[in-house]
Amino acid sequence: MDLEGRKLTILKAIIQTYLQTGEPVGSRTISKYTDLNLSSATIRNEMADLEEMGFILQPHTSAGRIPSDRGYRLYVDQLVAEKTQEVANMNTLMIEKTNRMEKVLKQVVKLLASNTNYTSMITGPAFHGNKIKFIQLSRVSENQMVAVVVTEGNIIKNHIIETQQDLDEQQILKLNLMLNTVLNGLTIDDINLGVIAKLKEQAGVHSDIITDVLDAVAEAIRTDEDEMEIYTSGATNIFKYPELSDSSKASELISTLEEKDALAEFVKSTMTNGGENTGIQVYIGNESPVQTMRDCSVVTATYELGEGVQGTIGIIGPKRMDYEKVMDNLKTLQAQLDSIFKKE
Amino acid sequence: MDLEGRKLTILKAIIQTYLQTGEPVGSRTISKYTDLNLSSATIRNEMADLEEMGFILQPHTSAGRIPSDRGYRLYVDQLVAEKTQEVANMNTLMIEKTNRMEKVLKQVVKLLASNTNYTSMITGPAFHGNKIKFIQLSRVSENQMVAVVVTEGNIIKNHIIETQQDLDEQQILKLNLMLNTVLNGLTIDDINLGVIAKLKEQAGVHSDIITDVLDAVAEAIRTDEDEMEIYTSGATNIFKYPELSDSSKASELISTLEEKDALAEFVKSTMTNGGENTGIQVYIGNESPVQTMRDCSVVTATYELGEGVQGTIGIIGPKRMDYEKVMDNLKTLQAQLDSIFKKE
DNA sequence: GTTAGCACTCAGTTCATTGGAGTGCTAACA
DNA sequence: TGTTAGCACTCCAATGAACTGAGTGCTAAC
Repeated sequence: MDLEGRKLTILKAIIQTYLQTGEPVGSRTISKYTDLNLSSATIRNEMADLEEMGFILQPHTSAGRIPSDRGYRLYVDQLVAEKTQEVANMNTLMIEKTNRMEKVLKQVVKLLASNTNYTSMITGPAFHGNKIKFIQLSRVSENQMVAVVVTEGNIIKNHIIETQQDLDEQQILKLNLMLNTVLNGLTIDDINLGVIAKLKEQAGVHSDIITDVLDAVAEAIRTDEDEMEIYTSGATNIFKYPELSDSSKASELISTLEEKDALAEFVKSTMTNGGENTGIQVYIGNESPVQTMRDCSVVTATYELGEGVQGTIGIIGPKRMDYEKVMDNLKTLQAQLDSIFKKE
Repeated sequence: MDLEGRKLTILKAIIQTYLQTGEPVGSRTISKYTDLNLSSATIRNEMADLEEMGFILQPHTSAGRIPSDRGYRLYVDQLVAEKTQEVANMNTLMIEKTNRMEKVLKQVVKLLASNTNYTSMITGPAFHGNKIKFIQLSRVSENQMVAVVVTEGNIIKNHIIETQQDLDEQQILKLNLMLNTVLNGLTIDDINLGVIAKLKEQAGVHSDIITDVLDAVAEAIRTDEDEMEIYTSGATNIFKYPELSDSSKASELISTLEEKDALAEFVKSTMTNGGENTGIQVYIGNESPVQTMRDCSVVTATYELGEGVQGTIGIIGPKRMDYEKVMDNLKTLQAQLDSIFKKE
């Protein structure tokens, strides 16, 4: 479904104008705006065609045209095609370095929101088949131990275990040694019944504690939607766009952002959607898997932190968002995050 | 500034009616609603008095009266006085037990929001002069160590330390032993220069690592507003109250909830405000330390987790919130949280 | 194929009108 | 002296008519 040159130019002009104003675009505007030197009447004819083809639509008779989801889609695809692999040459964003991952994420998401004037979100890196690098049990008090699990990418999780039996230092040391030898380098998927049996056998008298420990490990390592850390920022930016800010829509959207499980679902589905070439994905209106976002567009990018460890950054805005700017922003950020995390 | 009986009755009637309707209350309504058997004219006279005293006000001439901040304050104080220490006999809320503190908090805050139809918030327990119970350094990779700090109340924090020197297992063991002996039972305030000097002396060759470790400990233990975990829920409930839901106010409020630092400030100030008898505090309109909440009321309660370890639960709603219900809710929850956490 | 012209449509704004809720004040009443 | 009825007045909110202006579709001419 390709368009001949002139129609495409007009469609682009309509979309670009609409992106800026948010108001339906009339034929006269286009007639003046483009350098096609066509009268408004001609434009009207073309517009009628474009409407028939489903790229634009009229909110009501005697109003201008606005892009349809399909129109946006064409526009975005065109955009991507044009700027193939162009190096994002934006001024680099100032990200203060800190060793707390959480802080970096919060900072980034805030920055992105204020930079784009849209709502932004970011997920912490998920342990997509991440390997255990270090594991340690320590006795904290009489019947409590803490299990610390460090995985590739230096993600630390800990978990308290209530113990029935009292272990002495010597036994704990032995247990630790064993756990590390057996579990080191394994992913959660690698821990199967065989491994468990082996561990229990080696643990001997303390085999019941192994169950607890493995539970803790699983708990710590699990990639679960409700476990996924998601930060959002600039939720209130949606009030800047009238088409989203009437109170029922705004309320719905903000709930979605606050609850986070819908976002988690979204992120999960983008992951499985496969990362194409650049890893930047655009969901326009109904293309989004989350119903409450049907009036929005969502642009996501994936950043990497190591093999298989990746997180998602996303922008949520009105369908008439400045896709070009947003994609550039994400590309830059993607690069920066990659470098920041990989350096550490 | 006490009120004679009849004026008080009328004021209460005005407030109660306004709490329900949100509309200015007229004299006729009161005349019918109360069992005082007074005509609307009489009520009008009394209302004029009440207005002069500053308990109620008129949005404009020829409108009914609405309570002023001062009116609410009187009402709330009265409420508190009446129900002295009445055992909250609400049906206990269903809190599913889980060993993850974070999950409990999220669940509680969600529950509270849906139960009250207001916005709710909760902070994780803060380490108010909390004692170190256990500390451990472990080598994770060649030049990285992880410091795990457990404090009273079983709050675990960890921190990665980049090391220059490479320590062997033996040295780490020694270091750990020393750290635990010296630091165990101390609060962050107790760690003064003397303690530090002592540690460094004992550490000998590895004295430079002590600085890093202490930084990590400080980082881990610090009670800091931007470090404070705050969960909110039901932000969109504000759309249920017209007086808060016009888009500029709503936007401001939601930003405040999203950013969380203002909330943190709030919580901090409630902490210092002293915990009175029940630990429940009410901030009406301008009484709130946070400017963006001047159109709201905030009710907070403190729950305890151990000596000095406490968190805050709060409800944010319109000034005409159902104070009685909210306070009851908080009281119940407070009791439940106390028992849940103390049992574990 | 392009353009000028014209009749038509429709959302949004302005403006005056109206209704109703509520007040303040005064005069009468117990 | 406190209470009440009555009345004139005020002001908001809703209603609806009239108007404006942007934009269209269609037709006929270029």
